[in-house]
Amino acid sequence: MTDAILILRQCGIQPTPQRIAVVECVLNGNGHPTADDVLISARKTCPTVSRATVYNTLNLLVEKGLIGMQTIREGAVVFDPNVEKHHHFIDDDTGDIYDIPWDQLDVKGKDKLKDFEILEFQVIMRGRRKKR
Amino acid sequence: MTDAILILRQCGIQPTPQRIAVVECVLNGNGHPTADDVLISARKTCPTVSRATVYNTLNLLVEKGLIGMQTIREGAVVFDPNVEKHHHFIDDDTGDIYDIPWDQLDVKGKDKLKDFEILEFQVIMRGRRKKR
DNA sequence: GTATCGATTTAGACAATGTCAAGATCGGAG
DNA sequence: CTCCGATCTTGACATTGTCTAAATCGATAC
Repeated sequence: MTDAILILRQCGIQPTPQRIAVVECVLNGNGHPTADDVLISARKTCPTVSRATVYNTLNLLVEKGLIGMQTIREGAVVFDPNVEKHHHFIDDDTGDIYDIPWDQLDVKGKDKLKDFEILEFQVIMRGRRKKR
Repeated sequence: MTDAILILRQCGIQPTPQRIAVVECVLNGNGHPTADDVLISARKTCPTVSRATVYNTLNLLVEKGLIGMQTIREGAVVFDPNVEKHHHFIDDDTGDIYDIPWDQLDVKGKDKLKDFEILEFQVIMRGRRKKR
């Protein structure tokens, strides 16, 4: 269980019940929720929270570097509690998104791209998760 | 100038003025248009074309493998006349999307991902295009 | 206790993206 | 010409995301 209040304070954000609910949903939830996923699950602990507050809070958290934001799914941005560099695998059947540790893959040849200043990059893979 | 009629026939799609306009906009246009970009530019040659037809046609073309579809920009899917495997670079300042040839980059380590069956992958880079 | 002030939240309006259904339209076969 | 199937258009609808005005909350001052 993460201490949402502490985390918010460390980022210079006033903790409120609504913001605490949002932080807990993203950080303790599993996976890569959309804003709407967060809204629904935040309402379980804070039933009156509004859509605008969820969006505002998520954007605030992204701005402060507390969570990531990925545009890898059709229709809606997803938020990512993992702020370390990592790659992504998307299961085409289920839509589930999995993190792939950064050091599992090595991308060679970026230095050949003379015309581009690469500030960040990631590998995005699609396919099926094997059932073990 | 691509022969849109021929291309459509080869895919088993009835050529119509609307579909021809859509195909020409995507294939002859530069870059990675959104559906709305295509709608606007298709209306220059076929002023009555409707939004639904543009969406239907684009989805049809994707289904037939004539164009690609990428979810790399926030807010809207982009379509891609380049159906060869390739990577993408996104200019954070302008939002422009550039194709990076497949053989410029080499991704090592995919075979280590035992739990995933990778059907396709690409490297997505963000940053700034250098002015020469 | 109460008034006040700033920050936060809410509700609803709004724009954009994308899908869908119903009716209109088009083109070819008989 | 008529009919029929395919295609197109229009408008409704759901969803995502942003914005604004009004309500609410909390802390401080009196």
